[in-house]
Amino acid sequence: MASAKRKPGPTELLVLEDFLPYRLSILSNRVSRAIAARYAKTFGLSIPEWRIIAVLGRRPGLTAKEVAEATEMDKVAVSRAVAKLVESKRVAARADREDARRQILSLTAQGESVHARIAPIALASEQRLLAALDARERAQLDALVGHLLDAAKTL
Amino acid sequence: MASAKRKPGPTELLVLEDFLPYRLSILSNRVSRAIAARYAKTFGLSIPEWRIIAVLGRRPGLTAKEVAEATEMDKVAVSRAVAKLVESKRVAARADREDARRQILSLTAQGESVHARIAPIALASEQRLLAALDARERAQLDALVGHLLDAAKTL
DNA sequence: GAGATTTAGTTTCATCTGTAACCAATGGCA
DNA sequence: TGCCATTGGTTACAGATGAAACTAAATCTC
Repeated sequence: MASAKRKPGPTELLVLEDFLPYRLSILSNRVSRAIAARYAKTFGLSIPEWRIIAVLGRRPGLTAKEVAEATEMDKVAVSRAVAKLVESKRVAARADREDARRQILSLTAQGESVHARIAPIALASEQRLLAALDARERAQLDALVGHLLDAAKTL
Repeated sequence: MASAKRKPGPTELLVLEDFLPYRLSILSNRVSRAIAARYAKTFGLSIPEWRIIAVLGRRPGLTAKEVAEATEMDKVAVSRAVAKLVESKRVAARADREDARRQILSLTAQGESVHARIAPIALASEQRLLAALDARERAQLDALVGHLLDAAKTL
């Protein structure tokens, strides 16, 4: 459907539905919203909180700053989300011995439990989306998104 | 870099950096922010306003509701952005004769001018991003994103 | 080792966004 | 025709988000 009415020349006309940044935005929104809806209701987690749980689940002991880097969120967002997660007893923050400014973050038992239950849900959603593609297309997608992520870094 | 340490099995481990919804979100954000920065400074436009200008530039005479559909924004967002655009004299809204609830929207001369200057900028940004891909990859990307957009519709 | 600089994280404030309630006009339909 | 349901659009309120200012700890420099 998107193929028949593609752009005429290389850079001529701006057609919103064909404009890659727009399409990526719509795609990302649809996907994020669908997944977020599932764990928001079940666990009361926001996307930032979810990301932090995902990252700490695999890499406990990160500082807030490292979490910010790993999740590509800014430190304000991390600070707020961590505050909520500590509040809800899903993340434990203990001061770093060597640098009192730093917080060493890790999941509590409750946090681990959430992580253990949420990861399969997330992966299943991803699989549902990827079900639209065959193995070769998935590999292509992976590579293309990787390239674009690199390229977009220095836009 | 993303290829060497890919997922081990089909659905085993949740690794944020490899998780498609996450990657799409980061990609979309990087791209949108880069482009938005350019026209936000030059024209003082938000993303919703920009989208509306893009759509009305090609298809004048749409109603607010049709604009909402065309841009995939909700009607509240459209209402607000249109209000600003009317305020800044870039969009003209006249009541529909046949249905007094409807607004017929179109660009003013000023709006046209903004559109004419912004479209090339947007397309150039898109091209800069796509410069990372060759022709075959672009075609693949186009098709893949199309598939995913469809699939994501019913997530 | 005192003062300037940088760094980790928080708070503040202003703006944006999303949901729900709302208002007014239209379209049944009895 | 008069009432109800629907539709186009706006308003109101609450929560999310981002930039910049701020605090406190560490580091650097002389």
